[in-house]
Amino acid sequence: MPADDPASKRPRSQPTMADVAEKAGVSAMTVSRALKKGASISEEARRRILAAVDELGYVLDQTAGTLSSKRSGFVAALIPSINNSNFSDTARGLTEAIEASGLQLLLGYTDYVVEKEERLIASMLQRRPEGIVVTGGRHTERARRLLAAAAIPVIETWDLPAEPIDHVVGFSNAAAMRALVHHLHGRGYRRIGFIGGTSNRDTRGEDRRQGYVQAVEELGLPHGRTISFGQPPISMEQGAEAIVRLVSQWPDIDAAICVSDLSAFGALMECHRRGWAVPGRIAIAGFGDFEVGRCAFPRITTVAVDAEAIGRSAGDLLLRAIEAARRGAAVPPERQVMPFRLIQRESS
Amino acid sequence: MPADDPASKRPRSQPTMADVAEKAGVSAMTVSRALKKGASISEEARRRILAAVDELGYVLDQTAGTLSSKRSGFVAALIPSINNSNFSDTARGLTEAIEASGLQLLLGYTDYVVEKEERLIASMLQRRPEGIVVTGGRHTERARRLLAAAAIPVIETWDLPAEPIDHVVGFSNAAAMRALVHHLHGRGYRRIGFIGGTSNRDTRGEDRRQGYVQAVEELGLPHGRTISFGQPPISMEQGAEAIVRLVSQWPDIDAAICVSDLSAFGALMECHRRGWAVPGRIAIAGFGDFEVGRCAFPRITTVAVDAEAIGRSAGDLLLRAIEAARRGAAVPPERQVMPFRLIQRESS
DNA sequence: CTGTTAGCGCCTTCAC
DNA sequence: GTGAAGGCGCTAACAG
Repeated sequence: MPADDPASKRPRSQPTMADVAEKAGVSAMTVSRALKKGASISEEARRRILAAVDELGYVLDQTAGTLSSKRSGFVAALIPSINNSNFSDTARGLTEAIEASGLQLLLGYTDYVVEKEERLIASMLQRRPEGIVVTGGRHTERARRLLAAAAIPVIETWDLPAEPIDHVVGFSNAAAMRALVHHLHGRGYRRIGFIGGTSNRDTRGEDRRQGYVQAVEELGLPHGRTISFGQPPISMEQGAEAIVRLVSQWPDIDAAICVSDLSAFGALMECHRRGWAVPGRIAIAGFGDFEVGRCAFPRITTVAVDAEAIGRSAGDLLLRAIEAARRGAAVPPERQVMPFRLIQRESS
Repeated sequence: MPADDPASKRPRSQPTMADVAEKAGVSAMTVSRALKKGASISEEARRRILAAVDELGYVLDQTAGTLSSKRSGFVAALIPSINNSNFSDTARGLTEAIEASGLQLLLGYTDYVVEKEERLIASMLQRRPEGIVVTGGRHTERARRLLAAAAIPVIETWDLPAEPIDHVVGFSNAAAMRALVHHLHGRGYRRIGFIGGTSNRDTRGEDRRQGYVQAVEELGLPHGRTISFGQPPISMEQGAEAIVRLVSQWPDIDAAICVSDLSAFGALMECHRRGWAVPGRIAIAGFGDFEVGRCAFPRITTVAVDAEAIGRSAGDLLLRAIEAARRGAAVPPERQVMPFRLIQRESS
C-alpha cells in the first residue's frame, strides 16, 4: 500500500465536494450550487470554488448526484448497428434534440437480435435512464415488461407497431416497400424479384419483404421470386451473390429490389462484373438512401426516409415527456408517422 | 429509523431492495448477495428472492451500487464517428473483450473534433468509468489533464503518439501511407496524387497525408499534387469531386491515393461516369479496407488494418489494468504496435 | 445568498 | 449462510 499524504484523512481517492468546500471556505452545498447552471451564488464564492476545483482536479461524481436527485441525466437509445448510416443519423438527430437540455445520450447496439436488445434494456435500466428509445416494434416479452415497468417514457422508432409500448415515431416499412414495387411497375417492370436475409432477425427487413409480396400479389405479377440468404442485415457481398442466384433461377427477371441499398450496391457491382447492363438487362432498386447508392454508377433507385428527422422528433418528444415526468405529469402516448419518399435514379 | 413501517408504502417510486427483502422474508443484504454471481446463498432463499424480484418487477439500481462499491462496471470508449466500419469494428472488438468480465462499454462519438472529445471526456468521467479508450493521440490540453488525473487506465488507439498518456494500441498512419506510395511506385506509377480533407480535424487523415508527402519526396516523385477539400472525414461525394479537380489540375497524373476507401470509391465511380478507365487511365487506391472497396468494380487497392483486433487488444489490456487497479496494483504503460497490410486489387 | 440536516439505495464490514 | 450498522458523495428541503 503506497504511503499517503499524512494530512489527508482518506487514502488516495479522488477529491470530493467536501474537499473543495473546505479549500474554498464554504459548505459542500454551496459547491454543489456553484457547479450547476441556474443557482444563485455570489461571484466571490463561485470564483474561490472554481479555483479550488481546478487546483484539486475535482470532478463531480454524477453517480452520487443521481442517487440523491433521482435524475440520471441521460437517455438510452438502442439501435441495431452502429455501422449503418440510417441509424447513426437517427442517433445524431436524437443527440441534437436533447443535448441543449443537458441530457446525454447513451447508445447501445443490438446486432439486430431481440435477445441482445432484451439484455441491453435490462442493463441500461439498472443505470436508471430518464427515457429510452428503441428501434423497431418487436421485442421479447420480457423486454416489453421491463420497459413498461420502468415508468419512464419509451419511444419505438423506425416502425409502426400495432401495439406500441408507449410512444412511436416511425413509418411502415411494408407500405414503403409496397410503394417501391408499384413505382417499378409503373415504369414497366413486370418480373420483379426481391433480395433479403433469411431469418426474421431484421424485423424491418422482414416487413419490407412482406410489403413486396403484398404488392406483387395485388398487381398480379409473378411472385415467389425471392432470394433469401445470409444473416441479416445482408451485406454488399451477399447482395452480389444473391443477384446471381436470382438471375439464374428466373432468367426472365427484369428488376431486382434489395432489402437495403447496401445489398443493392453489391448486386449492382456484380452486374457490372458480369456485363449485365443496369437497367438495360435488369433494373435494381434498394432501400434507405445510403450514400453508396447516391454515388454509385449508375445511381441506385431507392426509398428515402429522413433518419435524422426520426431522431429529432423522437428527441423532442422524449424531452417533453421527461420534463412532464419531472413535474409529476405525463404525456399521453403519441404516434408520429414519418414520411418516406421514392427516389427514382439511373438504376431503374 | 428504517423500521419497516408497513403503512408507509411509497406509492410512486420503483421497488427497492428492501421491498424485495421484505417480500422474501430476508434482509436486504441477502437480496444483494442473491443478485450477484459468486455469493453463497441457500437455494431456498435465492428461489424466494428471485420470485419476489419477478413479482415486484424489481430492477437493481446500479447507481447506488456504484456509489457504495466504487465500481461503476463500465468503461468508456470515444470514437470519431459511429458510422464508420473501422471504428465500429474496434468497438465490437472492445465489447467482445470485456463483456465476459461483466463490464459494459459506453460509446461516445467525437465527430472528429478534439473539443467535442474534451467535453465528452469530462462528462464521461463524471460517471466514473473504470477505464477509457480514446481514438488517436491528439487531444486538447485539458483533455490530457482530465485523463491523467482520473487515475484510471487510459488507452489511445489508432495512432502511435510520441507522448502517450498511458497505454497505446495502434499503428503509424504515416508509415502505412508511405508503404502504399512505395507499393504504387513499385508497380510503375510515377505521378501520384493525394486526396484528403482540408483541415487537420481528422488527425489520422493528416498523418496519412504527411506519410504521402514524405514518400513522394524520398522517391523523387513530383510532389504537391494534393487535393484537399471538405471537412474531414471526406465523403464519397467529395472523393468524386476531388478526382475531377486532381485530373484537371495535373492531367498527366497516373494514380490517385485517397485518405480513405470511402473517398476512393467516390473517385472511382466518377471515373466510370466520365469514361476514365481505372486503372488504365488512372489508378486509384484507398485506405482502411472498407466493404465498399472490396465490393466495388474494380475492387479498390487499399491498406488494411485489423480494426477489430485493435479493439480486442485494447479490451484485453484494459481488463488487465482494471483488475490490477481493483487489487491496488498498476500495469505499467504498454505500447502495442498493430500490423497493417497492403492489399493489391484491381484498381491499380 | 448560504448552511444544516437527512436521506437516496446499495454494498462493505463485521458479527453471529 | 445471514443480518445489523454505517457510509459512499451528493442534493432536496428547509432554515437563517
